[in-house]
Amino acid sequence: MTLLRTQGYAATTVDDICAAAGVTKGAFFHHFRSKEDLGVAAAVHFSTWLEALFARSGWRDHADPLDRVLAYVDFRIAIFRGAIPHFTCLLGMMVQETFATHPAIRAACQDGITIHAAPLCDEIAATMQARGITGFTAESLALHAMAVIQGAFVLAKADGGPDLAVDSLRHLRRYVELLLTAPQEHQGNAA
Amino acid sequence: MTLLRTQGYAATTVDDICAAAGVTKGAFFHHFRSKEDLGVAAAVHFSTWLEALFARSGWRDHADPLDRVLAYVDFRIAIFRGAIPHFTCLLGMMVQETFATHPAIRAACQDGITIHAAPLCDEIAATMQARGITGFTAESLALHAMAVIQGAFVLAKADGGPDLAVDSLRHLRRYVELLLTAPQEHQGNAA
DNA sequence: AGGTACATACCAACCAGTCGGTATGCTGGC
DNA sequence: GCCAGCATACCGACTGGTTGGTATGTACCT
Repeated sequence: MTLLRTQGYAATTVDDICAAAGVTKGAFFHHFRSKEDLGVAAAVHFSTWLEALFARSGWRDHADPLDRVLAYVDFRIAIFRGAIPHFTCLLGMMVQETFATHPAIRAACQDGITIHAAPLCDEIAATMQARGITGFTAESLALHAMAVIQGAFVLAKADGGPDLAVDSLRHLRRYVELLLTAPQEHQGNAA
Repeated sequence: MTLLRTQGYAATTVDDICAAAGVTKGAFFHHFRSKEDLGVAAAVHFSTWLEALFARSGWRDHADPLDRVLAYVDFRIAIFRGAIPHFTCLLGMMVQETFATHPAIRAACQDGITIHAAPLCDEIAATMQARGITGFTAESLALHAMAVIQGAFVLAKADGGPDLAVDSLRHLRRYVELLLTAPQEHQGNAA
């Protein structure tokens, strides 16, 4: 996972993976039909690892659904620490490389992102219903959060550090707060 | 450029590029010292191409600086048409693959993004000054816009189409409008 | 004459994937 | 308790094709 997040899918060779994992090529191809098969498995594995990480964080342990949404963003911000390959997203990285050439990997990455966004979407929907907020869908806001997060990773990689990315997530936090606490007049057309 | 945006840097071979360009390998290595050199040149070329595209769009042809900022976002939204490799960003894609392994390409991508954000940053600053808005920096908002745009490209690639990406940009538009037309009480701590 | 702009032929390293072989463990018959 | 029969897990040398890059030659312009 670290190897793929550092070099990307295409630049990571099967030999690299075997050396890092301390296994032989025979063992690799015994467990994976092809390199693409490993890509799919890596996406699935990353997805489940991510869910476990967020479950442990306890971002949903708040009475008010709005607090849960904000806690999600806060936890996201808190994660931006250490080396870049350690906090960036394998799904967003791999899907950029493979969307046109490896449909199976693309689909696995899409699934991972969708699954990850689902609970956030639920909390946003709960907040909207509790406060009678309309004008946009909970799903579009949850996916917008995913976009900001993925974009923040790109900025961090371009800049060589997490500072710009964190600033961007703070803007996301402010937007969510504005939207979900705003009086009704703020709503535009649906997004 | 299309080749790199479709397959990525690592998966695109020099032979691929030569075939697409209709030149021989000798000609290629006459003009570029290495493949990495081409990567840098591609980033620079994309950057200048992008500036020309936005200059032509006339997004700055508005009296009010806020209208200019919104026109920028609107033009961004309008661009999401056609095949994915045609509207996505080479800089964001390449920097993800090369940030750890090809410092020269990473730097070229960073430059391109910074240069592109500069005029938007100026217009945001002008809006903030004209309306006395404080509480965040123009630079952080401009870079947040870059993050949303890059993230939108990731979503488009994962989803196989531009719809989610456009929704996300509409959220960005709403945020910019909220921030830059809001009464002063909305400001939090600096981002 | 000499430099620029190519073309052609070529190379060593590397790539994903294969293949014959081995070590180990499980299952059922006796 | 023991062994045959078989499946799973794994090894590592090998292969055919590909890779970025080079060496050498040549057409053309000044």
